[in-house]
Amino acid sequence: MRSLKLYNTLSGKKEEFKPIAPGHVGMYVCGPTVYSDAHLGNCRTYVSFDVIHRYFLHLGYKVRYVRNITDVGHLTDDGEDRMAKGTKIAQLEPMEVAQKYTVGFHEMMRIFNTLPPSIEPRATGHIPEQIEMVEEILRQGYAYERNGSVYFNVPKFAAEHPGVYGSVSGRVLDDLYAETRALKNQEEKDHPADFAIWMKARPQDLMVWNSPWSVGFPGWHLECSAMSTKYLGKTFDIHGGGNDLKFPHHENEVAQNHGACGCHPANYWLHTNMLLLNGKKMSKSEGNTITPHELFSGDSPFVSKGYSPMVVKFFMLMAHYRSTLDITDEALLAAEKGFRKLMETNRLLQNLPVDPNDFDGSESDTDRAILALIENAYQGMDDDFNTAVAIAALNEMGAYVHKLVNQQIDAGEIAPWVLERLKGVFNLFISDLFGLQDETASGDNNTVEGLMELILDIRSNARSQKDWATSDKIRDALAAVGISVKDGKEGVSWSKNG
RNA sequence: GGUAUCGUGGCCGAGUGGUUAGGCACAGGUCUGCAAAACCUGCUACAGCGGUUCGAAUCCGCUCGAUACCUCCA
Repeated sequence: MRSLKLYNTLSGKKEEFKPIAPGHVGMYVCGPTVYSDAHLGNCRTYVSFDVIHRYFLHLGYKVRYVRNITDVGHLTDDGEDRMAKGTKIAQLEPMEVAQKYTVGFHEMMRIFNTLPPSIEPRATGHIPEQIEMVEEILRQGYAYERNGSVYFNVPKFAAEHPGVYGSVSGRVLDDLYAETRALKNQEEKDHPADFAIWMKARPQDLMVWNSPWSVGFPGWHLECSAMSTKYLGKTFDIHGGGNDLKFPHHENEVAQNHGACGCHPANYWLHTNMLLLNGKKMSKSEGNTITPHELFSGDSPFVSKGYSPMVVKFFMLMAHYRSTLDITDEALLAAEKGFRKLMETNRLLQNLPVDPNDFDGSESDTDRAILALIENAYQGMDDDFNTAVAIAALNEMGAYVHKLVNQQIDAGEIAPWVLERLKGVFNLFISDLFGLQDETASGDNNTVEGLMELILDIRSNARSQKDWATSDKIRDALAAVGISVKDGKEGVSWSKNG
């Protein structure tokens, strides 16, 4: 098994990955809150962890990938028309909202061609586990009850576990203590840094459960602690999520796990960076936002045209997951061209015949160069899942593919096994690791292939008679429907432009 | 205000104490009936100022700038 390095937020360094159980990976990623449409930032995070998931699978690990659905605690009754409608059926059920956006989220994950997680637990399906955890934290003495709500006692916990609180976010406790911002619902808490692990419901709260303390709902951070423990154990390998969850979510999660079982929940914490739009974080209130669908359709002032999901995904993979990534029209345009070219290269490569008789039997510079590039691609992935480096290596391999196709390199110069390996590696990275799909491939291949063969045959006859008028007419007409014809040395080829 | 991360060429974006990232764009060339595609060559870098070092874009300090977080946002 290859040695893999990943950047651990806890240490602030790249560390070699050592699984708790040999051959197994337990990974928990904070999933979306399903009270509105998935936005692009979510997509980037889950695309990043999908590649991580896929790379572990490729390395031969058995992976249990848990990604939750947060479907509790966000919907309140605004007291207006919903109440006025009176009947139960006319009111919007919280679960109805959660269901709608859960379906939408799954659809988006499908569009981006990500593999489903092994387990996708819902917060509402794990209320008993969360209540048990609150009880355990109370029993350990790290929480207190106030008027039906239960709060985690941060100062006490921090004093008894030096170096734990703040280990994820890098936050200094003194700064938290000095926090002066006016916050709502502070009066019940002993300390501003304390946070709720059980909230007593207010009249307008719609999703509520019975508990030993009150009718209420669990604190936001608790679900992840409870569900990761349930499905991955008290300590597991990897915990992931967006950068913006470091504090307070992950910090408090760690505190809860410690508070309940005295141990750190995960050995490695991975955080993906933010997606920016024209240099700024996307924000609905400031109008600086674009939805995935707007991006796909081009129906947005921020883009000149639509970009397909695979182009968007490729664009994401061109950057490292820990870097901020700025969406601009120009950058997307560049990604689109690069993506199309890589897909075309792969198509040419997979159609290249491997003929052992061509081989001159000696290892050539070409062989060595290709093998080195393959190693570069792997090393990129081994180095904290650096997809940008891997894509760069693929692009360089692509130059050799074209040279072979153009016969600028003699077929005898490349060993059959190297060519086979190149084919395999291209497919592996593009399909299996990155989950990129060639969108120009028609689902109705037989018909289209047959028609194209006929048309190009007629054109080729015309060309052999130097009937350029007919030849160009065919080429122009095909171009008009988005098919480009390329006259190469090895005959004619064609491709569809997205 | 506090904390963290970052500042790479026309654009996007890797990386790193001494060796080509890559993509897009641009210019020239090869190929082609003409194109397109492809291939070759070229092109503009490491925010600023100091310091460490034989050597720094890479380490350290300061300045400036950007982004994010600071109680339910991936």
